[in-house]
Amino acid sequence: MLNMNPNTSPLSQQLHEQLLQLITETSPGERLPSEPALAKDLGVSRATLREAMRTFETQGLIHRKQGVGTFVVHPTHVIESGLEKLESIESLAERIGLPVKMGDFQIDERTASEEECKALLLETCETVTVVSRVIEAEDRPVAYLFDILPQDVLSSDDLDFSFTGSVLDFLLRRGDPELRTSRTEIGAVAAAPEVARALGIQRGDVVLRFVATLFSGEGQVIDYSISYFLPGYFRFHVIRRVG
Amino acid sequence: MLNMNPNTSPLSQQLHEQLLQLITETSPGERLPSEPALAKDLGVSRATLREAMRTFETQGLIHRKQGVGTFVVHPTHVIESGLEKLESIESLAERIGLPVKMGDFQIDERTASEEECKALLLETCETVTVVSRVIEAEDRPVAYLFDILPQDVLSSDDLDFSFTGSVLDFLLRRGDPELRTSRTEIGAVAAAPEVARALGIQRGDVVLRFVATLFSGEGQVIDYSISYFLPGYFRFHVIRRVG
DNA sequence: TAGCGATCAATTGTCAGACAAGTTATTGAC
DNA sequence: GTCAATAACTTGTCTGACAATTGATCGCTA
Repeated sequence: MLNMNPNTSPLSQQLHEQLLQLITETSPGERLPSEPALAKDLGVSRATLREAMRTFETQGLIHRKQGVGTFVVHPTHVIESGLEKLESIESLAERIGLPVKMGDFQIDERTASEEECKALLLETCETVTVVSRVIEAEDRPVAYLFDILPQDVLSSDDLDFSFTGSVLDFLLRRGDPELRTSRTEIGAVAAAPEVARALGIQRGDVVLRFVATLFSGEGQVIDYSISYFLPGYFRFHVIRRVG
Repeated sequence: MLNMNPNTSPLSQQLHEQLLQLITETSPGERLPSEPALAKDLGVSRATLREAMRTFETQGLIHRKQGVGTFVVHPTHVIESGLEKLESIESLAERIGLPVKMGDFQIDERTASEEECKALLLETCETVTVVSRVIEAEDRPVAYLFDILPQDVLSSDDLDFSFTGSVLDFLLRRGDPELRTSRTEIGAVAAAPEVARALGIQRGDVVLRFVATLFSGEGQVIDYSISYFLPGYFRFHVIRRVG
C-alpha cells in the first residue's frame, strides 16, 4: 500500500492526534484495544503504531505489559497542561478560562546589553528588537513580559495586523525560524521599581520570574525573554519523573 | 535469533543505556551512525532500535530527518539537570557542588488536616507522618521542607540509621512503593511567620514554593510535600517544548 | 464436586526483509 | 563552467512471522 499522504510533515502528526484523543477519552486504568486492532482501525502498520505508542509511553501516559495489554495510567491530561508545553500567556489564559487583554505595549530597537548579547549567543552585540507588554486580567495588571530578539529574527517592520502581542504566537504562525525548545529558569524575586510600576504593586513585593531562552531546531537562540507574574493569577506546574 | 535475555525487564533496558551513552558521547549537532549500522552494532533489529530512538526523540535528545540522518540536538545534558527529573535536595545540591547539611529536623504523627487529606486522596482522614527539616548551606538556612505521608507508607518506626533527612531518597532506597511521577506546583509567596522563622528572614520576604504530589505506579498518592526555597541559592529550570 | 495442572488463546516484544520518500553528492552533457 | 539527470544513502513505513508472557479454559483426578 502506498503512502499517499500529501503533508510535508508525516502522517504521524495525524496518527498522534488520533491516539492522544483515544487515550484522553479512555478512563485511567482501562485497557486500550490490542495493537493489531488499533493498527487496522487507524490504517497504519503495527510497527508505525508501536513507534507512536512509544512516544506516549515515554511521556508516562500509557503502560504496556507483555501478554496483557496497553493501559492508560493515571495523571493523563495533567501533563498536557503543565510547563512542559511552551505556549503564550494568551493561549494559556484562554485555556484556563481567564479573560485577559493587553495593557501597555512597546517596541524598541536598540543595541543589546552585554547580558542580552551573551544570552542570544551573539558574536557581535548587534541591534535587537525588544517587545515589552503588560497583561491585564480583571482590570488589573497580572504579568509583565519582555521579549528580546536579534533584529534579523524579528524587526518592528515584520509586525502586522496579525500581531496580538505574543511574540511566540507570531513566530509560530510565521513558521520561520522553526521553534523547538525553551529553557526556562524559574525564580522568585522582589519587584524592581520598573516592574513594580508596571504591575501596580509595591517595590519589593514578591513576583514570580521566568527567564527563558528559546532555541530553534538548529540550536540557534531565537528569543530571550523575561516574564514577571503576579502570584495568584497563574498556576504553573511541572511533571517530574523518577530517575 | 532467539531472545536469550534473562532479565525480567526486557533487553530494552540495556539497549537504552547503550544508546544514551552513545548520544551523550556525541557532540551536539553531530550525526549518529545510520539505523542499519547501529542496529547491527547493537545486535537488535531496526524496528526495535527505532522504537528506542523514538524515546529519545520524544525527550528532545535527538532529531531525525528523513533522507539525512539522526542528529544529537543541543541542550542534551541540560535536560538531565532540570526539573523534569525528580531528585532530593541533597542529591541536587551535591550535583551542583553546593555543600549542605541538615538543620532543624522533626518528625510528627498526627491526624491529617482537611487539605492534606484531600491532597493524599484519603477517604478517611487517618494519621499521617510529617517530616519537616531545614537545609543549610554556608551556615545559613536556605530551604524549609515538609513531607506529609500516610502512616502506612511511612511511619517514624521505619526510619533507621540510613535516613539522611530526605524522604524521597529513603523511599527510593527502600523501593516500596514504586515511585513514578511528581506533580509539582510552582509559586512565589510571601513567607509566613513560621517559614520566616525557619529560614531566618523577615516575615513577608519573598520565597519560592514548591507544592508536590508524588504518585506511585498505580496512581496512589505517596507523598504530599511543601518546600520553601530562599532565592539565590538554587537555580531551577525546565525545558519546554513547542506544540 | 472441589481442586489442580496442562493447554490454549490473546497480547505485546522482536525480528527479517522489502519498498517508499527524501536528501545529498556525483556524474555527464552541453 | 553550469546545470540537469543520476546514483547512493538515510529515514519512514509496510508485511508477515515467530517468541515471550499472561490469563482463562478445559479436563483430569481425588
